[in-house]
Amino acid sequence: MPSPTSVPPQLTVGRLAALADVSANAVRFYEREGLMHVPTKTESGYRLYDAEALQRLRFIKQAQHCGFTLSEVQALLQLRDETSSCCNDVRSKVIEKKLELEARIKAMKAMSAALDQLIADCSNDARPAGDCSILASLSGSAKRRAR
Amino acid sequence: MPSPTSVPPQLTVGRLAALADVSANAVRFYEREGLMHVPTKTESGYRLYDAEALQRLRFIKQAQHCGFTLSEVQALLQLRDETSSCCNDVRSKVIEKKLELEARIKAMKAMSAALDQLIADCSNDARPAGDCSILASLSGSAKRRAR
DNA sequence: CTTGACCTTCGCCTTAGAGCGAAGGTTTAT
DNA sequence: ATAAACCTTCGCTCTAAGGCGAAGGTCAAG
Repeated sequence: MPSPTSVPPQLTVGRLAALADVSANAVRFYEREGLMHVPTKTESGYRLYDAEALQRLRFIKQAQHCGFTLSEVQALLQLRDETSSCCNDVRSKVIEKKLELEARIKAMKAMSAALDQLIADCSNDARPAGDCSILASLSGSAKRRAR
Repeated sequence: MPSPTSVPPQLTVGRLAALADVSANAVRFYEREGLMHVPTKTESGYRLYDAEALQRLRFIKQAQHCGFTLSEVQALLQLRDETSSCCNDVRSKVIEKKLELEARIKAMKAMSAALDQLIADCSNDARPAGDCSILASLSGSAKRRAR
């Protein structure tokens, strides 16, 4: 057996997790959910990971940050694992997710605009809340005061 | 007792709900959660609502559409109920919510931009997924190809 | 007077998303 | 030798906003 001076790239779950800044629990969870492969294990059952696994784990985190849910990430990983899939498959998933994000942004902008309207309607004063135009506007058949 | 020709503004929960386009279940739920007042009831226990309640119910819906959660709506309603609160109290809650929305929009835009980058990096081709630059970029230490 | 539409309360289920924590038992490291 | 890290499984949590269904009472119309 060769014994290189560099540490063997054999990571236990805790170390792996630390390197990717997630919890060991999370790693096991990803395994249960089919996102991480079942790693080789020692005789005593300890998980042993290699650099590939670290890459994969980082992939998961990055994709999450891009707005993918875990099950979507799983789909992406599957594409990566299957030799039958091509870059276009990935690309279309990314585009789809982007469209989804855009839609949500749009909806939130609409809300934001509605709030703007409320704020604008309401002079910054100390009227009792019972006479607040914001509350009035929110009460359905908006008797829109001022314009 | 006066008996006007117009129907009494006494609504059962189902009717009230229908007028605001929510379910009767939801109305009872709002009551449990303290958003709707406990209404007067008939001897047999039926809830009876007046026009005020309808306003309140519509208020809840509107506020939800503006991005307020039910517990935030509750806070708004409390302001409305308390004589001690003034329009400014309401205004600041609305502004706070708007800031929160803005922050979320910003975060989502960042995600969206990240996705744009991925899409741009990936030429629309049929390379095997194993060689996809999107997947590569997502794998942490992004070896960014092309630029 | 019966039938069907409503109403009551109670309490568990759902959907989605992401893990966390505890119990009870090894292994490895110091 | 002892503590830290690890293993397993199982179930629990949390948010949000109700939905659903059971078991039973009530009301209005034909």
